[in-house]
Amino acid sequence: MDEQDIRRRHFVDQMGILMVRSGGSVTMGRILGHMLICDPPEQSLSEIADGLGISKASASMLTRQLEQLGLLTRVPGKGRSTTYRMPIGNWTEVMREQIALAHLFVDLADQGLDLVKGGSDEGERLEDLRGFYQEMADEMTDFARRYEARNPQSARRRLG
Amino acid sequence: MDEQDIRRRHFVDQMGILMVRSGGSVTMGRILGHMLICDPPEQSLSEIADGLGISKASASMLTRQLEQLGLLTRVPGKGRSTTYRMPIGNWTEVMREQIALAHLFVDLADQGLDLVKGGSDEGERLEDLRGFYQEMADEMTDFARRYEARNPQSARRRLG
DNA sequence: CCGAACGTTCAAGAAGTCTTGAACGTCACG
DNA sequence: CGTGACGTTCAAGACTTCTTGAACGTTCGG
Repeated sequence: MDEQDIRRRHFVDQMGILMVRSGGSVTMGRILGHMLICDPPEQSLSEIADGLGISKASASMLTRQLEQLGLLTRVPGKGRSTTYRMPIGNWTEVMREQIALAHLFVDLADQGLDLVKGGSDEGERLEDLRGFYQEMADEMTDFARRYEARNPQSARRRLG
Repeated sequence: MDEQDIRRRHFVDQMGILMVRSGGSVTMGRILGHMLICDPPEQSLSEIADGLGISKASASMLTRQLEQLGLLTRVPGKGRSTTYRMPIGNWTEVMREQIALAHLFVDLADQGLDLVKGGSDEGERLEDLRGFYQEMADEMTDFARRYEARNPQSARRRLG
C-alpha cells in the first residue's frame, strides 16, 4: 500500500465519519467516498466491495439505500451486471428529505397548537418552532429551485 | 388517562419520531415534545422524568445533550435544584451544527481534489459536491443572519 | 449536625443496528 | 444444456447504542 493508497483510504474514511454526522452509517459514507474518487467512475458491486474490503451483501444493501437518497445512480449493463456512478448536479434530490422533514415539524406544531389552545405560554413555544421550520422549508425550496436553474442537468425530477 | 392526555402523549411520541429522522434519538425528541407543551414551562429533571416515564439517568443525560444543541435552556434555581425550559427564537443555534458540517464537506472535497489532481472525471464529481455544500453553507449562514435580525431575542451568540 | 431532596455517574443489561457467509435465482456464453 | 459470473436475500453473530437501578456528592432546611 503506497502513499497514494493511504491518502485515498483516509479520504474514504473521513467521508464515512461525515456521513455519520449527516445521519447515515459509516459504510454508507465510505461507499460514497469511494465513488467520488474511483477510476473508472462507474463500478460494479464487486468492485465496490473489493475496493472497500466489505462484503457484497453490505454493498448490495447500501448502494440501494444510496440510490434511493439520490446519491448514486444505477447504470444497467448487459445481462445481470449493473454498475453504479455518482450523479452530477443531483443535490436537490438530496434536499428533498430535509424539506419534507421540515414540513412534518410544521404539521406537528399545528397539532400541538390545537392541543394547547387554552394556555398562552405553550402557544409561544410551538409558534416559535413552527415559524422556524416553515421559513426553513421555504428557504430550502427556494434554494433548490435556484440551484436547479443554474445546473440544468440536475432537473431529473422537479420539486413539487 | 383522559382524551387530552392521550393526545399529549401522541404529540410527544410523534416528536420522538421526527427527532430520529433529524439524527437524534427517540427519547431526546420526546423530551423536546414534553418541553414544548408542558405547563408550567419550566420543569425540573424529576418532573421531566416522571412526566415521560423515563429514568432520571436518561433525563439527566439527554437534557444535557439538548442543552448543548441549543434546544433547551438550563435555569439555575436555589441550591442544587435547576429547571429547564425551551428557549424562544434560538433556532439559529441549531443551524450552527449544520453549517459546520457543510464546511467539513467542503474541506474534505478540497482534500479529495488535491488527491485526484491527475484525473479529470474525479475532479468533476468532487467539484460538484464541493459547490453544493459551499452554496448550502452560504445560504444557511445568510438565512441565520436574517432570522436573527427578525428575532432579536435570539442573539445570544452571534454567527462567526 | 442530621436528614431529605436533587442531579450526576457508573456498570450492567436490553434493545437495536450492522455486517457477513452461505444459499439462491438469473442471465450470458460456450 | 452446463458452467460461471453476478446481484439478492436471509439468518446468525458481532457490535454499538440506549436505558436503567443503585450508589454517590452536594445543598438546603431544621
